[in-house]
Amino acid sequence: MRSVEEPASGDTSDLTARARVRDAAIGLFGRNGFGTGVRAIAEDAGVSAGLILHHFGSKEGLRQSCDEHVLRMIREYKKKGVQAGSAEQMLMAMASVEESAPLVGYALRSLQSGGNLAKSFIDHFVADAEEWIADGVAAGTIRPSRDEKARARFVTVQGFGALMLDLALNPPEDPSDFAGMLRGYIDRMGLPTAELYTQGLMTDSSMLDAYLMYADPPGSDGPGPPEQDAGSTDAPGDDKP
Amino acid sequence: MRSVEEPASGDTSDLTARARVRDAAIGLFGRNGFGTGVRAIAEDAGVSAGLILHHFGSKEGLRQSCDEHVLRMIREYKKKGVQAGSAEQMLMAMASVEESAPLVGYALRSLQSGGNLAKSFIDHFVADAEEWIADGVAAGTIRPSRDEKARARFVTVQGFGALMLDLALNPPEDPSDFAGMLRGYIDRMGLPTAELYTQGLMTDSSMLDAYLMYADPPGSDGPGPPEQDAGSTDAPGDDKP
DNA sequence: TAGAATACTGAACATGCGTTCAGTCGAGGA
DNA sequence: TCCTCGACTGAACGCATGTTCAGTATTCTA
Repeated sequence: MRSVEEPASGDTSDLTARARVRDAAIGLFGRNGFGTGVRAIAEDAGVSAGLILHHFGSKEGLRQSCDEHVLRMIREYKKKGVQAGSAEQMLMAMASVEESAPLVGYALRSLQSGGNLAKSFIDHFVADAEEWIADGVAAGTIRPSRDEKARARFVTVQGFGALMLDLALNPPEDPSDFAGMLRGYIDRMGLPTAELYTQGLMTDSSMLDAYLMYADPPGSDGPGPPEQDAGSTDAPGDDKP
Repeated sequence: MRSVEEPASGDTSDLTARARVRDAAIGLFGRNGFGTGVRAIAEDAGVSAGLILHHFGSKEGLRQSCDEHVLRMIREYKKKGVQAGSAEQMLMAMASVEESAPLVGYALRSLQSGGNLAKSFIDHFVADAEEWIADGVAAGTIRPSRDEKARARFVTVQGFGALMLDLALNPPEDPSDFAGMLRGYIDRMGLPTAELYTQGLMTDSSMLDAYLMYADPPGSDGPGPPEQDAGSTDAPGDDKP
């Protein structure tokens, strides 16, 4: 139960104070982190601090509204057509538009903190990855995997994780230039990514063989269907003999 | 300046209140994040809050001392022999020893926040990666790259970034069981990692070709030495000669 | 043994936080 | 016209934080 009405579909009628607060919060959270105080957000939105609590109940409620809004906008953005190849490229496209750039910043911060949005965000891109990987496998451009779901999650987490860490290690001078930092990241990592994805790293399969030998009992053999997933179930139980 | 004496080499004589405070801080920072208050640290160390400020000047000073200590211990740990293959495996080894486990937790938190330790930490492992990659290339087990330095940084950032993000997405029930979470991560990601590193993702080199065509002027050809970085110039020049 | 320096405490201070609340303003309905 | 209700403000509350400080205990030095 929030407090009062909910816009429910962020289409029109969005210059209300409530929406201004939400947008200001997304911008400031993205630029300065979630430690940003409600007073700073209120000032940025041109309202009083009390109004924020009046509308959103608490700072946590505001955070939740921001999460929902960002996720909804990103979904809409993707539905609108652009399937710009990799996830980074899609973020890059969003970050290049002044209007949607703050959403990217907020999403990245959210990934770093690992809230609910982070989970949904990643799940969303994992689903995308499963799709384009399956397409690629069907078309013969991507090699099949022993566990497609795990691989889709892996490349997604790997990609966004590298982006996050690179960001944390090389904080940009201008914390609002998300397009610039994405561009810098792609410049730094583009070549190794392309190399690794096309050639791999090793020259023979001894590493993979060793892993398969170690993970599976030596009775069951090679590349079968993806049996179970190794991904979503957090499974603290180890599976060694 | 700090305040008084500095142990300077954490060998012996390390049960002083100062060391107790430092160890308590490392443990609590690692388990609960850097937002942990000085009073909680003081209580955990069995001293008063004032003493922390007396010894370390400020909370930031304490943080810095922790950074230095953790980095020193990790260096010592690695110097002591074990080159346990991948960085994750080495962390896993450290996290399995009760004594050094808190250091791993602190280091991971530090990576997430991106302080000075994070930079040194990554640089350290990047240097390692350059070494074992060069060895592998020389031995013929690893394919050469067009930019070995970039690749070494890439695989390091990619690996730790994925670990961090996976951690943020699947926070463990017991926030002090770093060995358990590392094991969970390896279980989830081991197979896709092995697959990607041995086979790559794509079946042909069109992706890499496209990247090379895009990044380089069409005059210069093929695999040469790691010339310059590709593309932009904003690059807050960090590690180029 | 006398004195000085240091380790250490406990209370207080200043600040910023999220949140509460009494109350004002303005629009809409009876 | 009155009345109600939601938007909205500004001051205050309670709390936790990092930090300061006067004072006490302890240890070292001469």
